[in-house]
Amino acid sequence: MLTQALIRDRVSRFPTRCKNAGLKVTHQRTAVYGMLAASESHPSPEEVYSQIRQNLPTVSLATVYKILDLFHKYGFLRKVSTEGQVARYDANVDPHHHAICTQCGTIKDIFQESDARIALAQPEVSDFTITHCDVIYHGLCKGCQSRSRQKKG
Amino acid sequence: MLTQALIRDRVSRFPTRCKNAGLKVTHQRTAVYGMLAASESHPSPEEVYSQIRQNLPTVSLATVYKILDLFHKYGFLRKVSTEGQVARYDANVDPHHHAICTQCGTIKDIFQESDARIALAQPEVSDFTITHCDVIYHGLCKGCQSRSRQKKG
DNA sequence: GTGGCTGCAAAGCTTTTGCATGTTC
DNA sequence: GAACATGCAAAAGCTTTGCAGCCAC
Repeated sequence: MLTQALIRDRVSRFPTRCKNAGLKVTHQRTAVYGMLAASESHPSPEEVYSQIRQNLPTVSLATVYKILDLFHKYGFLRKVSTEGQVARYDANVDPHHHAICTQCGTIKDIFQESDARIALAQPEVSDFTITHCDVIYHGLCKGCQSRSRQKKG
Repeated sequence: MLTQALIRDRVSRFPTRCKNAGLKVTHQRTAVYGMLAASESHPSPEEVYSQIRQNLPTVSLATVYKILDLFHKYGFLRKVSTEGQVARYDANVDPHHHAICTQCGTIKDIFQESDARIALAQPEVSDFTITHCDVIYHGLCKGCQSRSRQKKG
């Protein structure tokens, strides 16, 4: 669960992490990271952009793209694997899985110890050196379930 | 492993599957399915297009997109979840996982019984009705490993 | 002060759409 | 022959790029 304390913790570490990586701490970067650190909805670049624009009206979408890409490269963010939808980012880089709604695209974090242990173990894959693993469950979220029930009934 | 017998089997079932689904059996559809059924490389739409164009020079890329989307909807094909690269398709819809090379994008099928059993089981996810699950391993393929070793050494 | 970062505008790719024409059943 | 599929061209995303000016350090 995402608590206020956890958000504060992530955000407070951000400047140091940037410095350690040799990255400058700009308003735009702080805003992007802060927005994602406080979010559980796995926002798209467009969503990050329109959110941070409220406090930083001159920011550009291209910059948001550049920042997201950079943070992903440096491991500050995780990119959720989807079947071809727009990019979605997650500031929670601790091992966990995702459930994606086939209908509305909602992404929910899944923390399941039994699954995690196996899926995050590095399997014996011939000819491949595994660095990390994504587990993505596809299905219908509660909202879309009740919506489709209404249509039928 | 993809044997000639398995390819023949898939291709021979194709017309019946179309009819059962109420889909017309056209040259374009047969070519797209045949190409994917005989492939282990998880081709992109563009790759399917340029391949089948050799025997069907008038086919259009838009048609390939429409066919791939249709086949995916009807469950003839699986779409591989990627972190935002181009779409990749797989005619093997039996349960299995994928390993994707971070550097060159090569996708390899993974058949691991212990993993499969767990990842394909439907977990207890509150507020979600799970229909299927993707497990994607990320890492370096053999080729890219030796290439990066050469650079260093 | 300098190197790195941002904003802008433009381009690049992938994918989708609308419609007239052609094909399957 | 009717319904459905295709091909074309155009548009619609999403994402990247190049470069002049700006800002963090």
